[in-house]
Amino acid sequence: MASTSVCAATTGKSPNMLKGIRLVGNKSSQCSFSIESILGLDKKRDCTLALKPYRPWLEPSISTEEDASNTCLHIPILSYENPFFHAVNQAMPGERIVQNEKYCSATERLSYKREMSWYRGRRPRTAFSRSQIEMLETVFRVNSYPGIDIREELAHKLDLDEDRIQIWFQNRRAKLKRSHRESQFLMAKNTFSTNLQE
Amino acid sequence: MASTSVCAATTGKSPNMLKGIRLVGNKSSQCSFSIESILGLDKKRDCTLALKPYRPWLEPSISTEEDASNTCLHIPILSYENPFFHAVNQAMPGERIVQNEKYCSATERLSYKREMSWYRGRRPRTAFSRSQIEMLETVFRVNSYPGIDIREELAHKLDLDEDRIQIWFQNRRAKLKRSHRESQFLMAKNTFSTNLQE
DNA sequence: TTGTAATCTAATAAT
DNA sequence: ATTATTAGATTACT
Repeated sequence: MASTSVCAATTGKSPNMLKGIRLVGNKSSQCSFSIESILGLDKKRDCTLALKPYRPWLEPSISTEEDASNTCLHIPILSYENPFFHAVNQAMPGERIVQNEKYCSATERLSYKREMSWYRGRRPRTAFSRSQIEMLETVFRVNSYPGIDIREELAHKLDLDEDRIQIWFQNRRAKLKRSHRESQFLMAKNTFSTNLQE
Repeated sequence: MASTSVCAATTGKSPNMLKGIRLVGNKSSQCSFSIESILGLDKKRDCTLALKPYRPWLEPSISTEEDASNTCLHIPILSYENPFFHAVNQAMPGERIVQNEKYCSATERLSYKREMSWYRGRRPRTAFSRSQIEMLETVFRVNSYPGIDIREELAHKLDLDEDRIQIWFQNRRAKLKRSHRESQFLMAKNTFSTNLQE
């Protein structure tokens, strides 16, 4: 791979992304969004720099119609051939800032979301194996806050990235807390109905 | 490295950790906390399983004296030789749950914290180079929410882990928001004093 | 649909 | 200063 192109077609990370490309067209050879183009080293594309980066918190909290027409989500203004199609849209945190519900229906937005999700740039979901989960759970029972050394050890033993271990423990703690809250709630409800019967 | 020991002495990840070991004693050869011992495969240490895992949210919010004497932070009950010294204490999120302030002074706790930080298991702080920061900043200017592919690309180009990139962008966004809030505040203050002068 | 991996923010700890 | 971790909410994939 000589080029430093960053797009799905050349990195070929997940089948999802390839599917996405087929969906948009069969232009995988034209895909050319690269770090160089971000850095502006790719001089012939400088014109695209007019697009402003996605900074939700710099926007006014209640957007006017003019603002709405200016937001990144007001598509389709960017084509796939445009390198900034990837840069700007890639990691938009969903519809939280969608003020243009008046312009497109919920189903339209949903199908749009479906089509677009392939380039949103989320890491493909890791599917842990049975044995990996077992080991993680066993360690979790003893220590729900493994430090860097245990995380690295697990990562090595389970052939996973340390970051996946970290995230797994974060989600696992959240799950435990959730279930704890739920059981607390059930206990409270139980006590309540028992008190009523007396 | 034949053993799967997880402690700083054998993994030798950072000079900090080695310092910590020297601080506690010169027992680096005895260090033997391993995934096996967590999993209970190390039968001869099973007795240590009496120690309960650290689950702050399962504890009552206001602890009694009995509870306090039972918490992990009520040291020194664990010696370095005890494998669970590492497991249980490793990633305690600091003093947030310290209810035993009545038992040890602030300075005592501080020096304790100093001594103990080496095994808390935090990843050693990454020192980004000038050029790495430059590239990250340049990309950030265009896209503050890089997706997985750009993050991987950057990781490869800058010889960093992808999750360091992720964390860097999270912290960078927080910084931008902070500075934005500050400038908003200054502007408001300015407007206020100008209005007073009129 | 559900469960859970991945992402984000905000606050905070630690260096 | 700024990197690393956490909780908690949310998104989105299998």
